[in-house]
Amino acid sequence: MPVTIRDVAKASGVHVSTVSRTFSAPHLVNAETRSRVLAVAERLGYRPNRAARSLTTGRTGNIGLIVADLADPFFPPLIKAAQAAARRQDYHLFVADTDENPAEEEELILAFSKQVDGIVLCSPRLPNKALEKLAKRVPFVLVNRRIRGLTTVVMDVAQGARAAMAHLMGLGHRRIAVVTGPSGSWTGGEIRKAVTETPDADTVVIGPHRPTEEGGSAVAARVAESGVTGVLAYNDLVAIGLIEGLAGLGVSVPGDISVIGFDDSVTGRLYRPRLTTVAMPAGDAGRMAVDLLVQSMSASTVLETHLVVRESTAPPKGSS
Amino acid sequence: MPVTIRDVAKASGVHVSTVSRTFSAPHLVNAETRSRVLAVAERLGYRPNRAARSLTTGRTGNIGLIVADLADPFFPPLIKAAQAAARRQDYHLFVADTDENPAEEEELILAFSKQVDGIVLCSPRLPNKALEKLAKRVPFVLVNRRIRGLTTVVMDVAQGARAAMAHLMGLGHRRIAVVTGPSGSWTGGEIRKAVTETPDADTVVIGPHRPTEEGGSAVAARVAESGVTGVLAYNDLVAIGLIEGLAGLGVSVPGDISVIGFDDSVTGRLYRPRLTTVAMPAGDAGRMAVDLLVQSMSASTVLETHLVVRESTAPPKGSS
DNA sequence: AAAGAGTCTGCAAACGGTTGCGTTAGGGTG
DNA sequence: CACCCTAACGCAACCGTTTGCAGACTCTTT
Repeated sequence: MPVTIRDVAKASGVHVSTVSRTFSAPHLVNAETRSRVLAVAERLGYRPNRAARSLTTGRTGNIGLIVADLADPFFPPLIKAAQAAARRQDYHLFVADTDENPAEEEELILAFSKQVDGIVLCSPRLPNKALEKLAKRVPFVLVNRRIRGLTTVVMDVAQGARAAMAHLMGLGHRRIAVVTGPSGSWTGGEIRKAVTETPDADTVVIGPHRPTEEGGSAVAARVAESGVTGVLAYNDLVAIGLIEGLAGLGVSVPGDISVIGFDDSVTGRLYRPRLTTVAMPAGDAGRMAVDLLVQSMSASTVLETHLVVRESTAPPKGSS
Repeated sequence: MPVTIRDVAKASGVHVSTVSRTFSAPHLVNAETRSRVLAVAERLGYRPNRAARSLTTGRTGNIGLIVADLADPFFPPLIKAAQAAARRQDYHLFVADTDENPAEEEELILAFSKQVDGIVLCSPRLPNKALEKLAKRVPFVLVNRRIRGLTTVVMDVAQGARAAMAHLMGLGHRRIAVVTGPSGSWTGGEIRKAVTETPDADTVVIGPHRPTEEGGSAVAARVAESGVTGVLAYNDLVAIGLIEGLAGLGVSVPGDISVIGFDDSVTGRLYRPRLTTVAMPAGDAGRMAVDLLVQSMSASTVLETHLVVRESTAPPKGSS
């Protein structure tokens, strides 16, 4: 019932190979024949069967995109930009969600490996070793993870974290906590390192936890007890959860404790108090990742981040 | 280089058809042979090539999911549930985003039609006619759109809207605006109808607009001038944008105007004032849609909605 | 002991394209 | 006019898997 290349060939009086070529190598077929074939194809509603095509070419025309959590507002802008970039080059984008689960992540990569030409792996949770092994089965580019020899695009969160620390220190804060996210996260490590290595700061590390609102509110008590006056949270969601949790304990932000998030996500942008946060170029990263993938360039690019000062930070209480 | 069914066959001393059967029809092959083949396949790292399989079977093992806007927080829970349901039945889910653009929607459906076994079409913007025609090329199930003869799963937004109206009327409001979303939206129509048909209410319709925060703030002035004391907004994002816009005009919510959203999205849940909103069973819808699709049952199911009263609604000013 | 039934496996033809190679026709060159 | 070259197209093998058919074998049954 579906119309194949053979139907088009018959209807336009040429061989199937000619029809094939009018689509995949137009310059090899006479202009007149080509337009005739195209007209017939159009009339019959012919669409090339990508499965069949990929069988011979080995290419699928698909790109996989794997994220840790679709519901994390950090990802949608990245996904949308990636999809736009993919479609611009006649690729389709398949999105999957690992639910922050490394095992699921590996399973998805394996499952994708035969149906995509490459994978954009965002914020992976698998260890480097595992990723290096998987990279042999299917080309991929990593977002926010740096591994020697693999194509990566990372955001300079360390610089963002340092800017955030400078902001807090500038306001007079000295005792500062960093609330980290999931244990496999590269960005989490970068942030933690940048914080704990800040000179003249008295820092404490809290975590790891799920990088969600619940994760943030779950550590509110520990943050309150730790005696810190400033906090860097793994992302906006954690920051918001933390602020909510602190509010429940009668601790106000930024009155008693200043809180800084990461991502500058829409959820954070609309929250009250307006979140001071480190903006991440998620859309750029998504676009660049698929561009790198289709050019199968091996490169390593790092994108700038910047601090957005809003209302969740203030000088510590009692400072003049 | 990639290991095929033939490699497995050779290495385990059986014919390719036997290998094929151990995967696609295990009961047809001797238990002993089967385990031997499986062991070899495991050792060689064999993974069936889905493209080749789909060429003969006609099935791809993929399901497409098309949404209007991935960045709308209404969708991620739906997508995640759909993906979980798909994987549970060994399907893969391909997500795409139309950017609220009907032409793009049609293009995506066509592009998907050969690489998926069916499509879950969420909140379509295309007119019924177009959808009926497209439904002949590829099976799909509609979410939040009702068309005779097509499989649909809709949320009872009309009932939710009536509950919201009852809530406002109960608080004493009589002049009430409905801020609608995009013109092709079925839910928008349902809400509008439910509002304008409420007895004893003096209603005004404002819209259509893009269903985003910007869309909501853009109509703030018109809402303020309209003299209403209560508003039903197309979704939480629009409600929030509206509240922000009103605040910019010195109009407070719920002090001066009560606002109700739809979706009960995470963004709305974290916003201040806590949004009174109509909760939508998005996850249930996603799960049911793919279940209906794989069973290719033709059915029409409607899911309940319910009103969540929080802080964005109050009695009108001056009422006792 | 022969026939029938049932299991398991091999054989080979598809599925819908792509592509290297061969053929044909026409044009340019000496 | 013989030669080579090129453009356009046909031919057929191949990509990796499924599946209807048939053969081989074992086990019952009569």
